[in-house]
Amino acid sequence: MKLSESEENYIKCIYHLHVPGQGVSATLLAASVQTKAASVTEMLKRLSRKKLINYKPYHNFTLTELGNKIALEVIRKHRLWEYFLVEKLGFDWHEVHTIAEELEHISSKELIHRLEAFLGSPSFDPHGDPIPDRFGKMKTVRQTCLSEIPEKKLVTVNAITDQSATMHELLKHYGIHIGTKIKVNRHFSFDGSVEIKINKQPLITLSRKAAQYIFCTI
Amino acid sequence: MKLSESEENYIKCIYHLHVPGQGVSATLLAASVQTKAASVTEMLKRLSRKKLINYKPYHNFTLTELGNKIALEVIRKHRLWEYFLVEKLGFDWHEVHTIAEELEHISSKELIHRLEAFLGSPSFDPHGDPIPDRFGKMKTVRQTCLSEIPEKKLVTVNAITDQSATMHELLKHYGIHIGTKIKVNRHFSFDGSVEIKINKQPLITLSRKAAQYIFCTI
DNA sequence: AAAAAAATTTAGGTAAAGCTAAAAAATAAA
DNA sequence: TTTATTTTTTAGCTTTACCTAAATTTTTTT
Repeated sequence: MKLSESEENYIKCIYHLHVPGQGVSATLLAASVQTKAASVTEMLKRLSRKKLINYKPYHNFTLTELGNKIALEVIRKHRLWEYFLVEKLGFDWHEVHTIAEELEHISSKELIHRLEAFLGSPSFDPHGDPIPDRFGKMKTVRQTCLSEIPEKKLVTVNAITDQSATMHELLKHYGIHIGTKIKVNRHFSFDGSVEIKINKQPLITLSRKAAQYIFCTI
Repeated sequence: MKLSESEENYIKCIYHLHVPGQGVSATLLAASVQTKAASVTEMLKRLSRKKLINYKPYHNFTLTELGNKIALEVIRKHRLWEYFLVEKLGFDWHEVHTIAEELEHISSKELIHRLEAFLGSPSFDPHGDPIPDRFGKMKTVRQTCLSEIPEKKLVTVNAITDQSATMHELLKHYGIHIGTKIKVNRHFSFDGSVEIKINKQPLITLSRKAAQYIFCTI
């Protein structure tokens, strides 16, 4: 089935907004695709007609099996392109999202298949999000946010869930990126800050706010 | 100025169809963008309003300076992506055109700038067509088609102007591609066929039809 | 449980990009 | 130079994807 760019975007957003057991509300989706609720309603009817969502007027909705599959295909393309932009073209990871939003709609299956091979079939994108394989399967990594890692543990940064330029600035300053090995020295319960050590560098302290967005594997 | 994919396609086609002194006719353009003459008229009015073409109803039209600049930007993107698809992803050159038709509309300037650098700023795409640089400048190579190369001359294949799968099959069979060095041994005026030699391989004969599409530099 | 608030849908409208059929202008032929 | 043919434009319609404003339904509050 050939979908429009718009349809693909709605599907993708529904996937991201979905809360198990509750589905997705129209208002949330409207904000997410940057449009008005009335426009969402129209699109919902279309997506429903195409059997991509389960929809009953005035109620929350969910993706069908087919809708889910398509969402994963778009997300797969998005993340592979992000990986390409960072690893091959040298973009910073906070710059690539917007460009990947365009590239994710290029339709050729063969292209994405070859791109994946060219990149060495990565399992995670530069933000640490898992890249679905061609069957829609993703690696699930049990990752914990830095403020919840026990003291004295050595961990590896695996994902950073805030993509703002300001967060990027902070991480760059401390030399923290995907793959960085961090030893958690101490937690201060007063303000939730964490004292950490990277390699042989002097100890540094991260605020609770920053630590919350840094996910690691043990 | 942000143009739609459709507008960019029209501009690109006008560029390709343009004949110096005569401009472009609506019927030709309609065939080229795969639409009807009536739809072309509407688009011409829009492009004229945006100062991208010089248009007077019922007459042929031409690109303005600005229109020309935009055409070259689209062509630049198209050819750089084709180069990427062939050189990095390993596509055959006759498969890449359709995919590049989609990729050429990705808008990020930074992306295309980095892509160019990543590819090593190539001057010609896999079909041998010149790639405009970021100022719209293209290398002009005096190239001659194989059936017009004098006997005993050693030349280098520089462009192949037929992109069909059948032509591709033929060239693959003989091991002819961009960059191949060919020595023209003899022309047969009876049927226009050419006897050639590639490296130390045995002599082979190409039909006039094939030779016509193979362009070389001396 | 009725009233108020919030969420969702309907109704009616716009712009882009296409279509067919008919009218008008330009070009070619007699 | 008329007439015929071809080319181009206009008129009127369709679909996608948005919009605002008003009506409806659901949810929350009193």
